[in-house]
Amino acid sequence: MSQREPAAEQARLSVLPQRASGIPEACCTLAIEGREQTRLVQMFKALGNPIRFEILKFLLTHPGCITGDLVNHLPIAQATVSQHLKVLKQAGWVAGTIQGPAVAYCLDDANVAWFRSRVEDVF
Amino acid sequence: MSQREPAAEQARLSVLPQRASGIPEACCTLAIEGREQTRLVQMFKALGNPIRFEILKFLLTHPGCITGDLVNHLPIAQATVSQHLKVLKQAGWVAGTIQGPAVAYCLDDANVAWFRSRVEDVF
DNA sequence: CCCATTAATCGTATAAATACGATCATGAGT
DNA sequence: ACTCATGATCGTATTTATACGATTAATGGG
Repeated sequence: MSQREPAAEQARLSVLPQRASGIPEACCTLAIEGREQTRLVQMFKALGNPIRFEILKFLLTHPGCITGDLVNHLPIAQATVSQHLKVLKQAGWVAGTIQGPAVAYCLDDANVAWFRSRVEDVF
Repeated sequence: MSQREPAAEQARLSVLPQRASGIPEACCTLAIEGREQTRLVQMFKALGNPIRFEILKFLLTHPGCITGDLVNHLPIAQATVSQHLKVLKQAGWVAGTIQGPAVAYCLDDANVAWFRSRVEDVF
């Protein structure tokens, strides 16, 4: 074992007496699996991008803003913003509301609450 | 607006009277920005992968298990598991402890708690 | 009925993530 | 010292994500 930790990460490792062989027993069960787990992972993935996190932040402080407001606020093209909004919608973070020729976006409160409760349960 | 919503997502949209022009006022401030935000996004991204989520789940129920236990539990090669563990370590989700020639992994409780509190603050 | 505004989608280029086999370094036991 | 067990890293192939310009479609106003 040598390339195991390249200096920067070495700090996180400490040496302990060797444990007995065998996988440690399961100490608990987890309240998530299957489709719920897939959905949770999808929500994590959607927010695991700086632009999309910024979109969510903006929607949090400016609920009901339209796509164009986000395009003005962000350093990327309209097509890309639209694509990110699609990812956030599919993950359940946001919902759009047609307002004339525009679309106003808000957080999807029910799903946000679900995410929070899952995080509290699991971790 | 027409390709805007391809049938499956149409359900999430409802029609409301058009709002007054202008960006909605900021309704609140957010308790995250800069490096903290980057770190939070990194944690989201790390868990936004089904294999890594499964690793975290396994560590939650089998704290102190070694890499080989995870390799046995997962349907992917050892090199790939090692790579995923590196991502989880860099994001702060897990920490490794050298035990002889092996490395025992556990959740990084402090960072997990930080993540929880950030989720509670922000959303 | 045209025209401007708005935003979703298409096609495509580039970057990043994911996976694997092979190799290498370390620790432990012989 | 030699060998085995362990797991991190390397090189690389493939897939997926990200970004953009261009196009398309729909609404609302003149």
